[in-house]
Amino acid sequence: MPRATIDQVAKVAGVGRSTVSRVLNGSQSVSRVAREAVEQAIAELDYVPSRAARSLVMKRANAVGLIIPEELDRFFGDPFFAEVMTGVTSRVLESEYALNVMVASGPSDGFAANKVASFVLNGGVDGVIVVAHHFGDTFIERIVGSVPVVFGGRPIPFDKESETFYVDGENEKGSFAAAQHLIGLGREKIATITGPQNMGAAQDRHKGFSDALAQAGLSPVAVIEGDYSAQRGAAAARRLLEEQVDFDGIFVANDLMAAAVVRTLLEAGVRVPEDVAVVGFDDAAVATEVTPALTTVRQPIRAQGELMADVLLRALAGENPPGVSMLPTSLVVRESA
Amino acid sequence: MPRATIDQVAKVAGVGRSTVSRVLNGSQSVSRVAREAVEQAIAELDYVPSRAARSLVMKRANAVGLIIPEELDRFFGDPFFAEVMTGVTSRVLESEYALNVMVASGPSDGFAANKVASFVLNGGVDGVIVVAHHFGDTFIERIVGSVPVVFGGRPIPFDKESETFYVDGENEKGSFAAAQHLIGLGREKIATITGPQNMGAAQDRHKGFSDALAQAGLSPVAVIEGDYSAQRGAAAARRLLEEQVDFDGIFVANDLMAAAVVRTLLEAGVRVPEDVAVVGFDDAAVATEVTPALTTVRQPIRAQGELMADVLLRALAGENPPGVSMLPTSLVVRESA
DNA sequence: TTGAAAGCGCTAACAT
DNA sequence: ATGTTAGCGCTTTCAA
Repeated sequence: MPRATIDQVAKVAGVGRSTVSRVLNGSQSVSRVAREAVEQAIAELDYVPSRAARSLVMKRANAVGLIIPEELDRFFGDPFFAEVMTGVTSRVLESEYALNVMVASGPSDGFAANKVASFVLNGGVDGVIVVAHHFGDTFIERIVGSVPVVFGGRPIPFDKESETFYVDGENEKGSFAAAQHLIGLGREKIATITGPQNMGAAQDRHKGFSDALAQAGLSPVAVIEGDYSAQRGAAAARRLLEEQVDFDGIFVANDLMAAAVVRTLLEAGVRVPEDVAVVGFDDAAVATEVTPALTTVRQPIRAQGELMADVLLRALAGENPPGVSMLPTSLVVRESA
Repeated sequence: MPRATIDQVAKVAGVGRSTVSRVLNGSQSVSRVAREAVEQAIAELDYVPSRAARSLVMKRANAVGLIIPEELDRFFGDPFFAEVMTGVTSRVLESEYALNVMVASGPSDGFAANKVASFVLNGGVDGVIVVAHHFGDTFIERIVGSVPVVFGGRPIPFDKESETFYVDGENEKGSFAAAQHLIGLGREKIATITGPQNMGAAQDRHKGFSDALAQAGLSPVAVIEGDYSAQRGAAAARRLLEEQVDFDGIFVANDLMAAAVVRTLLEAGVRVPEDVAVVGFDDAAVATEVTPALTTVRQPIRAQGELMADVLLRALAGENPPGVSMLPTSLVVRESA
């Protein structure tokens, strides 16, 4: 806690309170002597201006929020989010803003969600980044309009006019390419494990996949909805096996699940890629850690995090960043397909 | 941003300003009628009290900080930290406090470190958790004494009397047991890859290992300092191989490195555990993902994060939590040793 | 260039 | 039980 106040500094420096304030804020209208006296007094007193007081009068918090509308395990257990956080953090770190992490697990009208919403509404942050938006996360609507919001991945559309942005990978293109690759391999009995269909990006990935199949006159032999977790990935693969679905190719909406699918398949004696070709999405670290290494759709995840932060920071600076930013994806062919 | 002020609420409710404040703060000394009038007015005006104003007068931020004195990649790339964050976040989430994540990468007098220090000093947070403290992180000293500080892992000792705490796993005991296991297996040519020796916990792990060997009349055939990253783990293993060190057992200070060691060994045609028995530390997810599965020292990492948060929250509540909390470790025997 | 004065929106005595 | 008053530490007109 700051001991000294601005008035004490003023007294020690032998100047008025506003002169100290001017020095603090780098005003040009301060004489050299005054400035130096103030700087000396500041050093002498170990003075640090009060954040709260400044926020009160400036009407800004100098902080941005990172909203995580997800269960904790899911979030921190997923390398995708780790990458996003790395990107976001690295950018915010360099800025003058502080970063508030706000977890909104549980129901949209639950304790956590309410805490997040009122934190934003009470001026705790000047803008927010939402990293995983599910349709039905209605608490988000309460904050949209009060501060700029940047989404990671396509969000639900909002009624109220508001400063919202989103940055996303080219999910549709990427999964289209993934499916085409499978088809190009001669696979015709293709299954898929999707991401949570209450998320925009997951829908897009599924659409790209479906379109590619349709274009080839194919339709999926099985569609199972996953939740991006390894656990559900393995479960889905087991189900396919148990139900004796006849498939020779599978597109899995993220690598975490895809790796789990590969392991499950191998354990069941199914050869990858000979019997079943597997394509993932993300090009996460796990893609090369699993054997056979995953063929997958690469996405610049960390860059996506950086871009989200950039967009928000620019919006806060009064610039007009693009409402939508798309980052390219590319197919990486390895061993699994 | 809050539109309405407390005075407007007071006017609409037909009461004085302090009555509104009382309702806000749950005072008992408010009549039913007054309370209801105020609540109605609040709802009507969508009133949310200003965080900044409250902080200013209360002299507290209602926020705690999570300080990460580490490079970003290292931090978010390490599942250990992901677990710690999960634990910390889950507890803070349930509290009335907000969570500020503060990354202090780079030099101790660099931009990031200074930003963190002044954020704490200017009243941005009421207390902090430091998740990876290296000797030489001098910026920490600037904040110790101004707010309660909880360290994850044994910190450097501080001169100034201050409210500092730490919670740690029983590193020494754990690695002692690990080494004993290797010895019990009949291995006598034992090497080790340590953690960064500028961190207390890493020192402790090394000490436990050394003590066990000494007690058995053994001394390590090689000691290589690592940094807990998979990359350095693999590099260390390669070095052992290149230098043709003759070893039949190795204790690696964390699982991320241990898994990399196993992979490197296998690639070089060294059988695990037949030729070399490998023991790791942490019991991270990777311990069971690698083949052969790692024998390792289990540590309740997430619980450690929760405990750190609990200690800080209790300190902030004016309770007197223990200065040192140790969490138990246990040896988990799997396939690698 | 500089200081004096007026708040920012809230809590906390102090009165009543 | 409730209103009045005085600040919390700062930025910002406004004069000088």
